[in-house]
Amino acid sequence: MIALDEIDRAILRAMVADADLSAGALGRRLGLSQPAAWRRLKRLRAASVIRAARLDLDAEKLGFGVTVFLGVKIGTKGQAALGDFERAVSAIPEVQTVEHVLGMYDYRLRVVARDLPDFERVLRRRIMTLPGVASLDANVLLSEERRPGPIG
Amino acid sequence: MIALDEIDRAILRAMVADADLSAGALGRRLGLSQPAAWRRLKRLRAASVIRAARLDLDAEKLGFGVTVFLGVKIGTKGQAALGDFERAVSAIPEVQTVEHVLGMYDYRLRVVARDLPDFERVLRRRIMTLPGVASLDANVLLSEERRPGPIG
DNA sequence: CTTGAAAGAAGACCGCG
DNA sequence: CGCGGTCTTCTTTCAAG
Repeated sequence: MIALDEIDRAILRAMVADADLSAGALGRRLGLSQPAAWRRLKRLRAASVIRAARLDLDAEKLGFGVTVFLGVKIGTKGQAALGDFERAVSAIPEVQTVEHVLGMYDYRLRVVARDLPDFERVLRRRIMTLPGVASLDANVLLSEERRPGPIG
Repeated sequence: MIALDEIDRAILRAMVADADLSAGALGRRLGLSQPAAWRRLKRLRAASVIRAARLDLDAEKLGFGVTVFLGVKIGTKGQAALGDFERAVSAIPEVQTVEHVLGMYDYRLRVVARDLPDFERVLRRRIMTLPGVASLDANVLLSEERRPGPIG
């Protein structure tokens, strides 16, 4: 755990809104010099409060027009079964996120495909052959809004 | 729609692996000059194939140790009901993503909270007061893996 | 592709509480 | 010592030749 003061939180708020902000511009906005702002950023990165900068690609423009969320229940819940499932699911390129979850499902997957026929192929040849899958629920993404989320 | 050649896809693959890659380093890796690589990046951004750079923060280090996925079913499904729900849900800071979805649920929400008591507060005072909610399913996040996803 | 000017990154060093 | 400020150097960006 690291101690974050109000300036750190202001930096995070500004950077979440615009990740390409330079250290100089950031400092100008907060009344800090460029090196001071840069040092704070470096410190936040070192403490991995800032994990990384990720590129947000438009899947549709890449030819992947279909996104489906799958809720997966695993049949035999041994430690080995979970490991087997995770290893196998990590080898499927169409799977964007694997969430290990507690509640109605055991795993939630975000899967992309070019279109519905392509999704059927992924489902039948990839997902349904995964080890230990007892049941599947599907939801097709219509639209999505991502919000900054709380900082402090 | 824009036409992407093999070089564009190589650029995207390299950039999703490391979003902080400079145009110069990118060009060196692919056998392009720095301005050539930079122009390609600019073109991909202008076509919004690359939407933006997003900062990946560690919610736990910010004091938000609990992430819950909610599956929401809306009772009265008129056009107005969906708009009302979306507007109201957008005002809750703890909601990180709102996915409008087709299938077993109508919406899927990603919600963060400091701990379980804090989550109960959000659930009772924010989520359960949303207009039109007929039923809720919850799944608590244990761990998560994000993968690059397919490019071409 | 090459050049070149402006901006940003990132280090060394000093001063303050 | 921790933190911010200035100065300095190297790299990167980005437009123009």
